[in-house]
Amino acid sequence: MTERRYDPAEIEPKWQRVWAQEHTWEVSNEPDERPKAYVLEMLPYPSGEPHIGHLKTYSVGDAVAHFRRRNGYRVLHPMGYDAFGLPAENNAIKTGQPPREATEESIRAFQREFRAWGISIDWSRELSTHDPAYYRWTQWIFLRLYERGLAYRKEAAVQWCPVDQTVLANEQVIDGHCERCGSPVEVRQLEQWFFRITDYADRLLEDLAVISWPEHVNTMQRNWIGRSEGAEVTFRNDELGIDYPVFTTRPDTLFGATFFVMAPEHPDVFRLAAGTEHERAVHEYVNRAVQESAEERGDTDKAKTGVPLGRTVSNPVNGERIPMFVADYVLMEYGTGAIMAVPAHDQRDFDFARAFGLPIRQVVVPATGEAPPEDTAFAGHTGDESLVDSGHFTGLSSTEAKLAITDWLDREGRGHASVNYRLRDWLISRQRYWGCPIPIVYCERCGIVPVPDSELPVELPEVDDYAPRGRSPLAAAEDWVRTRCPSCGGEARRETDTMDTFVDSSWYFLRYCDSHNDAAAWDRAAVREWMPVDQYIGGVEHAILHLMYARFFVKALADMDLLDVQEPFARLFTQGMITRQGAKMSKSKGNVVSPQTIVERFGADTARCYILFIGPPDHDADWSDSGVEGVHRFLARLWRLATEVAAQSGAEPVPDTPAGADLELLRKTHWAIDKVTRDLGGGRFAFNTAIAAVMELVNACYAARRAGAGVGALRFAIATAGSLLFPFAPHLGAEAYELMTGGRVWEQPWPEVDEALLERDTYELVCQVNGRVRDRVDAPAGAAQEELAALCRAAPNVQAHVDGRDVVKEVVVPGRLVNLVVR
RNA sequence: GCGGCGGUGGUGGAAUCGGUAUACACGAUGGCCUCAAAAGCCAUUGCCCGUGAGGGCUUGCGGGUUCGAGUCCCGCCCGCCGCACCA
Repeated sequence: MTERRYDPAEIEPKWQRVWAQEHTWEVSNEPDERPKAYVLEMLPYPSGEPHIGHLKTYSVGDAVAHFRRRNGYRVLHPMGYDAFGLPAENNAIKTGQPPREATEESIRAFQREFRAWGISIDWSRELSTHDPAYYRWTQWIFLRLYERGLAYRKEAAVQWCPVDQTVLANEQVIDGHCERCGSPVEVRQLEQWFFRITDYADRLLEDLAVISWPEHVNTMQRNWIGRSEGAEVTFRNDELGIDYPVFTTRPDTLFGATFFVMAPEHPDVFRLAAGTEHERAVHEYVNRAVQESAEERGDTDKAKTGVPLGRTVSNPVNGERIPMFVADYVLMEYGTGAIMAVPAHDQRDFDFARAFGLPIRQVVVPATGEAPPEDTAFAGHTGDESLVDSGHFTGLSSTEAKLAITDWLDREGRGHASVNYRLRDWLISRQRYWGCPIPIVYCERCGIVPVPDSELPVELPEVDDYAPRGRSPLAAAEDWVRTRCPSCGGEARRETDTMDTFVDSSWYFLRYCDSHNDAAAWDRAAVREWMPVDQYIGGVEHAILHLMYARFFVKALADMDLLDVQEPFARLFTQGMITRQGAKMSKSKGNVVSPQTIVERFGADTARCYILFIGPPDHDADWSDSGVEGVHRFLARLWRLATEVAAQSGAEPVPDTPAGADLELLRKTHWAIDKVTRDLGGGRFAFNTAIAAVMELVNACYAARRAGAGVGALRFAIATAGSLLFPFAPHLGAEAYELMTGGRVWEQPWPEVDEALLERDTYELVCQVNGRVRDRVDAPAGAAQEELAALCRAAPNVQAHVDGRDVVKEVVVPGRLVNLVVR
């Protein structure tokens, strides 16, 4: 007799065929009595084959989706591809393979793998962002934003890679260098398209309170928005009669301003210096500063540099004339591009004042009245300090003075309360081929003209040459570029830049609700039915950009009365990275584990379970080959148990009044139901402990069998193990359940706990003396406190430790312990 | 510098409400099965003392609250992540 072995290559395709043939995971938009649940993992970027991170994301999401379904929810769990983007284009430049071809090849690999992994996807809603049927609506949304003034074109300083001949997104610039080729980036002035996300800064900040996201992601979003409250204060240059507003968060230190600094890019710098003795020096300084790389410029350790402008401005609170400088530590992009410098209360101003021998005047002192040492005066601002040498504001607390001085400025017309943000408008233009074309034409007569909705999509033309030449490769497709003006019918030229791929992924979750609609981006009722996403799952690397942009889109679309939600993702889960030998997996390090190899060798169930068992899914975890084998052994143990018990005589029922090994096993089974249910319920992601509980149950089955448990109890325990394991190992879960019951586990409701079986007649009472465990005794379940205390006092080792001393206190925690306090 | 998260056996980790610290797994050691190997099964496994019963110690460090602290409070140390010349 040849013994059969656990063979996932046989079991897994069998169940995958059933699910595919029966379209098991498809869900209709028609509401029924069940509540809805929209479970979504971030869509993959199809480049090459799926990697281990994908396996983790979709294993987590699938567990959530399955658990929800079996708890009575109607679950939307779709899939798509974020298909446009730079890697496919780079590959095209290198190999000549058109981006569409490479991308679609990769999409096929993802489709194949998702099926091989057994992920429960509603394939009927599949989409890809490079499909004209999809990006037609990306363009449509662009036009809606344009109509509302939320998409606009302006000249701006952008990051330019001189080697790759293209503009780079901020996120592609690492420490002032091009992420791709490593060369230092330059700043160029170019006309670009922007989305006015800054209009939404406050709402994006405030609404973080209404969504349930991990605190660190909220923090990152808050930092990124960077809201600062303060005041705008106007300083006047009397010689030229020009007012210069500055932003400050410390209006209370206004009397301490001893000089004034402008950014090198400030448009008035040359005009101010003109005709002064410093004119030449200013030109030299500004030219040098603007050529500096972002890296050099941004170095906080760098000594402060700058030159005088030879002019002064007067301080609105006291009329004092203070000298003006130009210095590169002031940034044009933030505030007004000019600052009042208060060296006593700002580290940077302090450093500059020291370097240039400028006066340092302390105007705020700690409430104790004692002045701290000069070089720490600016540290530790709490609002409790009080003002000195500040005219009639002297004596006010710092917090009071902020308000009082701002009020005074307002009344005098010299300033007002103001808020500044770090957040910048979203630059969406890319001088690249493989992206969504911007639906705009330029007409000499009419200027910027939007392509009418009826002419969408503006399809991406085929080109031969994808190499960047300092302009979008699309510019070479002359036939495509030349068009007629939709407004006057005259000659016009198309916009040749494409959109940032983050635009594509900022609304895909809406399209899933109604992905084949060719009359509209979505049907409002369908979106109302499913949105918001109840559980969103993905990597932390998208904590800022993608998640901020998607929130912005939803808010903007809601403002246009196209949506009924304010936030796209009600709950967010960010999974940790899988590393190997402590390092991020990468081809160059040669430490890559391919999910394909693991699935081939051990099966998808092992791969998925291992990834969920390795540790809390939000933490990084290091891959271990022996850990995988351990999980595989566990699954094989369950399979072997199920087949062996299935071979035993037929329909023995679960005993009505179980005893002995049967009772022990049923108790363990209900303990496992309870444990797994609590580990997955209430939005918990404790897959590792849930799987551990099923392991304990399987171990208990083996022990019960040795102890003579009956087939009825064993069948129930094994079927339950399969049922509880199903969200993590769907194939084996279904197989074990079918072997035991003949039924389909996914059609069964989630198992229910029999509370009566969680309770025991007796339990182990812990006996402590002075808080230390000295003995354990059996105690009856319902015993009164007095009885428990007596049991504890009677325990032999307790008596040894009490040793005739006085028991001054007895702490009784029924169901757990008794603690005797002796002296 | 600002903000966030974390530190538990040889390893990954567990402890959900202040109540038996180290579940589950990996690794290791011993044994069974076998001609042998693989696979499987059984047992032991935080550290120290002890033949044993048992005792002592242990959740980064130092204090505190409590009958009782991995968990709460105060002060440190270390690590990771985000932001950062943002006025």
